[in-house]
Parts: sequence; C-alpha cells; structure tokens
Amino acid sequence: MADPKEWQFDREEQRRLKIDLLLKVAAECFNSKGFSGTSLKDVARKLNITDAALYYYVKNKEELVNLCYMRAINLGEAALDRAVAEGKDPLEKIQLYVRYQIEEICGKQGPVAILSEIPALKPKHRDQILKKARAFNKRFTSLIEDGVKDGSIRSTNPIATCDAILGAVNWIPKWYKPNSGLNQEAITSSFNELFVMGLSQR
Amino acid sequence: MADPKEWQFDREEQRRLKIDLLLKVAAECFNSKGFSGTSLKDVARKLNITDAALYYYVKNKEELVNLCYMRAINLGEAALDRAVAEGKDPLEKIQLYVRYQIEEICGKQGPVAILSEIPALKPKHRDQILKKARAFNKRFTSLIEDGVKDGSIRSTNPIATCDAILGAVNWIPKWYKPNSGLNQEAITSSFNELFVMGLSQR
Amino acid sequence: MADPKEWQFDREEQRRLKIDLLLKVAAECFNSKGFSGTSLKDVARKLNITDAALYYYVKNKEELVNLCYMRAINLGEAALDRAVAEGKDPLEKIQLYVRYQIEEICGKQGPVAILSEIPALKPKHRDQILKKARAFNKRFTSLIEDGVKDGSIRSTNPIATCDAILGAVNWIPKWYKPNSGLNQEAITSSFNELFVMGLSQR
Amino acid sequence: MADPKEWQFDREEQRRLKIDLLLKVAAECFNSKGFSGTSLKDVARKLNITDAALYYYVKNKEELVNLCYMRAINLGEAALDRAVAEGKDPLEKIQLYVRYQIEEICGKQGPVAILSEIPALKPKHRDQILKKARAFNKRFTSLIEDGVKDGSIRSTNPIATCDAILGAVNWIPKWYKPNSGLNQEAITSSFNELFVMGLSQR
DNA sequence: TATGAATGAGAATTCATTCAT
DNA sequence: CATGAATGAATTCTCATTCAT
Repeated sequence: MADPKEWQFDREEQRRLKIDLLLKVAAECFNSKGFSGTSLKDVARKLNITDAALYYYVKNKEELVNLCYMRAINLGEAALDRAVAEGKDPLEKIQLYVRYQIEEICGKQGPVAILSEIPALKPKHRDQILKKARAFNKRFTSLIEDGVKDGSIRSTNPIATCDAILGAVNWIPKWYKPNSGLNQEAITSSFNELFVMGLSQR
Repeated sequence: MADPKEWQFDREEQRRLKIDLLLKVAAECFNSKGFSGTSLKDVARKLNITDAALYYYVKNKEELVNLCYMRAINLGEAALDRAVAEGKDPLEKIQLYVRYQIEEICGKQGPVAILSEIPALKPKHRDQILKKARAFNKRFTSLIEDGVKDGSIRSTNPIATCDAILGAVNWIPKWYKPNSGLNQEAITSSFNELFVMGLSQR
Repeated sequence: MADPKEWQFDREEQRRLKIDLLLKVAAECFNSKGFSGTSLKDVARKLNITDAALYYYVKNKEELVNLCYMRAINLGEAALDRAVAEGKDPLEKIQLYVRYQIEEICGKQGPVAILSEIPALKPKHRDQILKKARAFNKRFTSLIEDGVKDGSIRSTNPIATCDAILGAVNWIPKWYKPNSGLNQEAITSSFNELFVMGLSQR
Repeated sequence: MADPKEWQFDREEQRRLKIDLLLKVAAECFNSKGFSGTSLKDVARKLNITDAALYYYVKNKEELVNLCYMRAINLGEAALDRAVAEGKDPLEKIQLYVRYQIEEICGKQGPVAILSEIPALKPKHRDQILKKARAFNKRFTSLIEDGVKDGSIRSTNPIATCDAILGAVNWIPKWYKPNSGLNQEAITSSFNELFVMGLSQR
C-alpha cells in the first residue's frame, strides 16, 4: 500500500476498469438511442458522474464511439479466433463463432455496440474501423469458402451468405432483452439450426 | 387545363408525389446517419428546398420518422401479403417474402427505413409502430409454425427463427449499395438458399 | 346593381366592413395573447381566410397593430368627446367618460386593443400613437384640474389621479368576460362609485 | 476560505442572487415588450451572459415567465400580509396594501412582472398561477366586504371595486419610469386619496 | 479527479412575407 | 381576391466542450 509502484498499478488498473465500464454503458446507450441521440450527459448520469468528468477518460465523443466500435470488433474477432481454434472443420467453426458471439452480446461482456454510425467517425478512425470490419468479413467469408471447397458447405455466393449470417447476429441487440423472452441458449441453438440445416425438412 | 377539378387533382397528386419522395430521401438519410445524426437541412438539401419548406409537408421531425417507419412496415406487410397469396405452402411463402422484401429494399421503391430509432418516437407513435411490428413478427412466426405443424419446416423455436431471418433481411440496408457489390438477385437467391437448405451439404 | 358607381360603393363599403372586422378580431387576439404571441395565421383563421389574404387588407403586421391602436385611441377620444359634450361639470364628464369607455370595451364595439406593445411599432407609428395617447391623457388630466379649480373635484396630483382612473379602465379587458361574472352596468356603476365617492363612508 | 462548507454556501448564495437578478431583468423585459416580444437573447444581453447560459438557471422560457409571475404574486401577497397585520381596520389595511405594493413596484424590489400573458403558460403552471391570483383577489375582496359589514367602507359591489383598485395598481408598471415624472410617494398618496375619498369634494 | 459554470455551434421550429396561379 | 407553396430571418433549445476551482 505504501509502495508507490503498487499504487500506480492500482490506479492504472482502476482507470482501465472504469474505462471498460464506460464503454459498456456507452454501448448500451448508443444501441438503444443511436449515436447522436445519446448525449454525454446520458452516459455520465448512468455512471453517476458529471459529463465534464468523462473527458478525463476519453478525449471527446467521437473517440468514445471509436473505442466502443473497436471493442465490438475486437470482441467479434476474439469470438472468431476461439471458434477457429476450437472447431475442427469450417462448419463447426461457424457454429462456434455464432455461439461465442451471442455469448458476448447477451452475456456478461455486456452490451456490444452495433456499428451503425460509422459515418459519424472522423476519417482516420472510420478508415481504421472499416478496414477491420472488412477484414473480419473477409475472414468469415473465407471460412465459408473453405467449406465450399472441401464440399462440406453449400453456398453459391459466400459473400452474400456471410452478410446474411452476420446480419442476423448483428441485429440481435436490437431486440434482445435480458431476463425476458428468448434466452441466450435458445437463440444460439435456433440460429445455428437455421444456418446449418435450413428450414426445409427435406 | 382550365378545369378546376383537374387542377385540384394535379395539386393533390403533386403533393402526394412530393411527400413520397420526401419519405424516400429521409429514409436514406436516417439509414445512413441515424435519426438525430440527420438534420432536416440535410434532407431538405437533397430535395433542393429549404428546411422550412419541409414543414409544409410534415408537422415536425418526429412525424417524419414516424411516416418513414409506417411506410417501411406497410411495404413489409405488402410483401408478406403478396407472398402469402402466391405461395402454395409455408416454405414457399417465406421464400417469396424474402424475395419481395429484398425487391423493395433494393429496388425502385427506394430505400426502406430501418426501424432503428423507435425510442425516439413519441409514445403515441411508438405504440402504434410497435404494435404493427409485433403483429408482423407474429404473422411471420405463425407461418413458420404452420410449416412445422405440417412437417415441411424444421424449427425448434419459431420465434428465434423468425428473428434470425428478419434480422438478416433488416440489416441489408446497412451494407447494400446499388450498382456495386452484390445485386438484388444474388442477395435474394443466396439468402433463400441459406434459409431453406442451410449451410450443411449433408 | 348594374350601376358601376353603386357597385364601386358596395365594394368600398364591403372592404371597410371587412377591415373593421379584421381590427376587432385582431384586437381580441392581441389582448389575449399579446402582439408577438399572435400569429397572423391565428387572426386569419378566425376570419376563415388564409394568412396570405390578410395582406390584401393591411400592408403588414405592424400596420395591423397600428390600426388597432389607432382605433382604440379613436374610440377613447370619441367616448371622451361625448362625455365632455354631454356632462355639465367636470365630475359628470368624468363619470360619463367612464361609462362610455366601458360601453365600448364591453359592448358591441367589440374588443378594444390594449396599447400594451407600443415599443413594437415602427418609430413613425409609435410617435403618432404616443402623441395621441399623451394628448388624451393631458385632456383627461385637464378635466380633473378644471374640477379642482372650481372646487368640485379633490385631487392633490391630477396627473396621478388620471393614471389611476385610466389604469383601472384600461385593465378591464384583462379580466372581463362577456356573459359571465360582472356585467357592463355593474362595472360602470361600481367604478364610478369608487372614483367619485371613494371607499370611505365618512 | 478553505472550508468547503462556506464555499458551498457561497455558491448556493451566488446562484440564488443570480436567479433573483435574472427574474428582475426578465420582468422588466416582459413588461415592456411582452412575453413573445422578448427573446431570451434580449434578457441574456442585459445580464452580460449568453442566452445558452440562461438554461443553466431555468429550464426554459416558459418556466422563466412562470417564476416571474410567481415572484410577482408572492410580492403582492407579502404586501397584503404586511398591510393586514399592521392596519387596524379594513380601510387602513387597503391603504397600506396600496402603499406597500407600490413600494415594491417602484422600489428596489425592482420591476414586478405584470401578469399579462398567463395564456402563454403551460396548463400546470397556468392553473397554479390562476389559483393564487384568484385567491389573492378573493382575499382583497373580503377585506372590502369586511369594511362594508362594519359600515366603514362603501361598496355596492366589492368584486368590481376590487377589480378597479387592483387594475389601477397593476397598470402602474406600464407607465412608471424611475427618476422621471411621478415619484413613488406621489403615486401612493394620490392613489389612496382617490380610492379613499373619491373625486367628489362634497 | 471531479464539479459548476459558461460558451459557441448548430438544430428544430415558427412566422411574416412573397409570388405564381 | 384568394390560395398554395416557398423562403429567410429569427428564436428556442441542446450539446459537446472548456476552464477555473
């Protein structure tokens, strides 16, 4: 306690935790009310601080959005990483990704920002995000293509298939309410059922 | 030409056409920049009129969003109506709905508003929209249930299946760019391929 | 009827009648909602025409106020004229003025504009109105002074006395509601009772 | 100085003083130019702050008017309270009220808002004000009735008499200019002379 | 770190006014 | 005469942002 190093560490750690909470709270607001529909006062109030205090943690609103979006993409990537590492074939990898992504959206990781206002970002950040997003899409599309090649996956147009699956998943935060309606597991298994086997019984 | 009746008609007709165009342009803006990210000046500029002139056609911004959302839901219902009327079994009806809905989103009907800022609406309008939206979802879910009952559709949880399909379709305006990338027909067939047969080759 | 002269007359007459009605309606609005609280649309609606049509009768809003104020002052002067002509001594003249003025305010002459937004007028009109208003006040004050001189009226400060009486009368439109509460005759006799004899019983 | 308590006090106190000044300045503007004729910029300019800063002290313009009106009524009530407490009979109480009210209107309490745009208030505030205003009128009318009963006051119709006296007093801000024309004392004595003894010398 | 106070830029909205028809 | 359509200017109000304390 008297050790300044440890202190320093504490502080840093605290700061990181606070920022993390900030990002979650902000994501929640942005998701429900949109970027410009969310005032920094709204976010601050949920954190029980003043809006002025936010500026200690982020440079400005645009940076806050950027961080939220980065976090969202990173979480997505992490989900995909795990899925790719654990799944033994493309189809299983895709299923695992859907599972892990939904886990993040609906689970403790808390709300994940929907990347719906990318145009609001400054060019520098926007390009960064778009690049990552496109890379993610490409990676997911490749997964599908791999399956097509080895004959395990059916997809006439992997890009469109990718858009369909990710769209369905991305849309979840729009309707998901914790502790009411569908639960995480039900969503996961139903989505995978649809994606893997389709509606047709024969 | 001298006939006042015909005149009257012209005016009324013109007005209707203008409102229709207004709603399309507004939907486009709202989709790309969100409700509060879109200023009425933005919308007006695209129409080559002043922002004040908009108030001749709509009472205020909130009403404009409401009309956009109403139009979106009505178009969706129309798509579903046609699909239900023309398809001979639940599965075909669903496929037709996907086709017609994508036709509206990507076709001449122009941009269809994503209902992403319902909380921005006033209670009266919000309730109206939510009621319609829920009714639509229920109708679509019933379609799936019908298929489940007659053994033609596989779905452990029709509500979740419905959310997946509608989510994928609703998300399209976020990434669809006319005249570049995927075209309408490619989207339609790929989406239906996924929804009907699934990814699994067997 | 076929006589163009008579026609002309009709037209002129009609126009005058319409303007008169316009001034009454406007006065009513101005009194109840203030000058800038009253939109020309409000006035127009009460006349069952469009706001654009008003411009056929008056050059602009400022002129409309000016005309209302002129009318108010003219009516006041007319009341004072009659009172002075008919009353046989200053005290009686004052009483008659109060009577006639209240008659105008509460009677068929319809609402008389309260001159409460003179600063909103353009210099030219403002000066005109102020000049007339001051002349009126002076005339009324003189009446009091006359009575003081001939020993029939008590007033240490005729200017202040004038302000008190005119204030009480001018304020009437703020609370008077036709067909409810106090009627015209009750107001007249009570006001005169107070002004002439005062509250003190001895 | 280092004591946070004292500090807190300072802040609170400052805020209260600022709001008080704001209300006086606003009252002055409203009195001379009316509610809608007064822009918040006008008020702000007189305070040497920006219009946006006003919103730190009041929620919106309507609330500002409401506060002005409340203050006016409260001052009136205070004047009446003092008068009733100090006067030994109804007639003296009325005289004292007139004195104290004029003291407030013309003295350091600064401009007192004329309640002339009550319709501009929102229902909730309007009702509140009207209730207080009616109560005040009733109280004043009762005072007159008391005098009538004990034979010291002459009034055929106390309600109308009340309207006359209060009208004359309420109208003062319309013409009173500090440091020019009539002074406070002259107004008070002349008004009371008129109200108590009337114009008639015999 | 955190807050109260203030600002400047911009947004929605209103309204007098104009003009072609 | 009268109206529908449109405009430009002004007004209210919000909000990100700054700064002294």
